[in-house]
Amino acid sequence: MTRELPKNFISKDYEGKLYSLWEEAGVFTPEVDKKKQPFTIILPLPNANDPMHIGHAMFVIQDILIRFHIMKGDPTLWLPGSDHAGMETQFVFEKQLAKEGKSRFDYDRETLFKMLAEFVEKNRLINKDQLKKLGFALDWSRYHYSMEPEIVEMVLETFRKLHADDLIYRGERVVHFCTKCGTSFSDLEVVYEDREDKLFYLDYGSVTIATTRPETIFADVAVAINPKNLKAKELLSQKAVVPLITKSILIIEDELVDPDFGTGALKITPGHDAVDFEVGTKHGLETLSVINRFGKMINVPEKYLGMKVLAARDAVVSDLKAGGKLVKEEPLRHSVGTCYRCGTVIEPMVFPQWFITTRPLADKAIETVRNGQTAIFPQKRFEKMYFDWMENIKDWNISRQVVWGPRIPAWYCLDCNDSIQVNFLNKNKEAISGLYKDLKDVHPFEEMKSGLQSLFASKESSYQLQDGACSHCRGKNVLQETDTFDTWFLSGQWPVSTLKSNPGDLEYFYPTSILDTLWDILFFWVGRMMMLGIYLTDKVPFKIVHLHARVVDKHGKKMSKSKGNVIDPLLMVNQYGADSLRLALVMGVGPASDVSLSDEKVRGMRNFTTKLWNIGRFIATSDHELGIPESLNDLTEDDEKIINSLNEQIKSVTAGNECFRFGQSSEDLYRFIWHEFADFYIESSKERIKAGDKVVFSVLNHVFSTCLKLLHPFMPFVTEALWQEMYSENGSLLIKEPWPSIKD
RNA sequence: GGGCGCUUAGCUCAGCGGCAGAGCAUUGCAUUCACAUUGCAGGGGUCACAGGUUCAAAUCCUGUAGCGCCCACCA
Repeated sequence: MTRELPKNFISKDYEGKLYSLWEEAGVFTPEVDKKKQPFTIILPLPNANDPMHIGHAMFVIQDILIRFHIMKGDPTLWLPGSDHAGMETQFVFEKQLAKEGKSRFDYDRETLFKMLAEFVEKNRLINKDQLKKLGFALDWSRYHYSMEPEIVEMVLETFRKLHADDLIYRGERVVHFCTKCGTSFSDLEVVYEDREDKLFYLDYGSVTIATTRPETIFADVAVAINPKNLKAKELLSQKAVVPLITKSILIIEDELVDPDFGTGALKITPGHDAVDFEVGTKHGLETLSVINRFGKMINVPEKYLGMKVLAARDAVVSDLKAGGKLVKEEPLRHSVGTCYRCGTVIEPMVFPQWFITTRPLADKAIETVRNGQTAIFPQKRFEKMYFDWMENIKDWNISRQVVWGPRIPAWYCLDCNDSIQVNFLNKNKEAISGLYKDLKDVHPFEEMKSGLQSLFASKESSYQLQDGACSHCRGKNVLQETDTFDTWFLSGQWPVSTLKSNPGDLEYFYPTSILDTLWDILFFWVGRMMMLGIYLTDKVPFKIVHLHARVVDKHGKKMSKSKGNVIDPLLMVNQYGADSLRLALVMGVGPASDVSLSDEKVRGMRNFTTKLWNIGRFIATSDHELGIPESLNDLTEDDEKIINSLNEQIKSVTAGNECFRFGQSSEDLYRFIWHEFADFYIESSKERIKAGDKVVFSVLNHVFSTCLKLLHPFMPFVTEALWQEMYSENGSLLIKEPWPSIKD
């Protein structure tokens, strides 16, 4: 059979069709064979509301591994999904609401939740098509969405299990709070930025203190000095006086105070600073709050009441100045915590949140990496990061004051806890806020429940883990916690919950083989999966963590919308084909170093695609009996040489794929195919073809068909297209061909 | 403050004990021939710097500088 191939490979004409061909043949859905060792990867689930960006294209590493293992004959599963991404999604949604002149406060939480669910539903499947465009061999029959009832139920079950094991508690601690987003965060979500601020020296009577936050002086409960500060020892018997309110406070000793900073005396404000809270707790001091969840002043002299923090700071400073209490001010460069999402300065505040006791979970997560049950790659660089984080981990605040996400399954009886603050929209859609005991005579319970926005329950509030009448007083006035789970609490269970939802999968495919992701979510996600995966199953969630490179622009700079240097993967796919983009992201890239991507680079890879196509075209048009030879005989020296070189490729590509050296193996293949096979062997074959040599065809077909197999994981479309044109028998697929081995 | 990484051709980067490499860019020539999305040939490098180990160092060790990243309770 001889075929006339078109001059170029028009990727758009083939990609969609080929993907359907694979899907219809079911090659992405593994056959469970208990005698074989499966190969499993869980896809890092993209956010459901996020269109694809270039980072997602790096999943190509996983696709290479997946296709390689499919061809090796392993039962191979790559499980896709999308994440509801609680905070992220709500942020995007609220921006949209703002455009319509609305805000989250205009709705009760149930309505808001429904709106969010609909919003996500519209976008959720977009990235499914996008992932297909890149050729990813995902098993769509096992696709999961993080807000599926079944998945959510497992997450709630985990919460109950942790609770039963005494690993969940409600703690009243300093939490990182964003007054704009209206929610607290875990330590990881705070982004520290260097800022230029002012350091104010204030006269506290017997002592002068230095602070950047004069507006919080109303919440001061002591002044602390370092015990080594001998000069200040005599102060201990005296009192300090908070200016403006002339409040007398204790002077105490604590080694957390840096004797060299400012005056060596630190004002202690447990309500609005984490260190101060620690000092306060140690010394049994009171915690006062002067800033509320909206970033406005409370519990302060009337003139400052209701002011925003920065306005209050200015007012307080000018009053201090007027009162002669401002000793001096100087500029200070220091780092300030900001909200990773909106950039607002994080307000440390004290109120109760749900925490996980992480120490026992982290200890196991450390142990399993130490004893090699999970290996981190590249080891040298990231294992240390992992251990450092796990060793210093603090309890994990898993509650978010965000609507979009699974609600924490705890219920409060309002009659048993009548000091709970209830925030709701009344019948007339007016916002009502107050303590239950003060409101219950005016507003019926049903009104509160149906218009509910949020609850603030004190640390002492009693709760139960199921809905229904109060187990204590049998009362029916029971409301569920309005906080939702940190998204990472849910995605931290993803390997377990997704596999568990298909009978038999957890037993067979877990622990998964490899988890591949960018290093930026090593702690957010990988660390949490390790802790929760081990907790739930007693087994590690994956045997290898592979951290891949970040995509940067052609000058090595991080891509960002504001810099205008982002590359849209789908545009690249349209213009040059998915294979070209894939190869550009992989070829010549060292392990976990940045990938510098540019239009030129993708175009270069497109040229290689064309080259490959034309090699096929040359062979197909020259050889009238196209086919893969069963054996190779009567070989010339050149034939032997190219076959030996091919065998080297088989060895090195196979080895390279096993140990994640894709940059090397793809580069070797590129060089071999273009500069050895095409430039040298094919050129010299032309004479032999003219002379009627048949042996040369057997070698051409042998080498080329083997190259297609070796190249398939990297460039699935063009290789499958060529296979279909040239070697497929009765529609057989390249991806179902066995991986090449060396025949002697 | 602690830790990590990087520095190799004009650009982006591989290589990580044994003659300094690739892609892009660049220079010259060729080409109705599978492919101009091509071929052949060429120019271009004290492998950041300073020491050390070694028969042999871009590669291993120590230090210095510049850049980048991560962690941390800099009020």
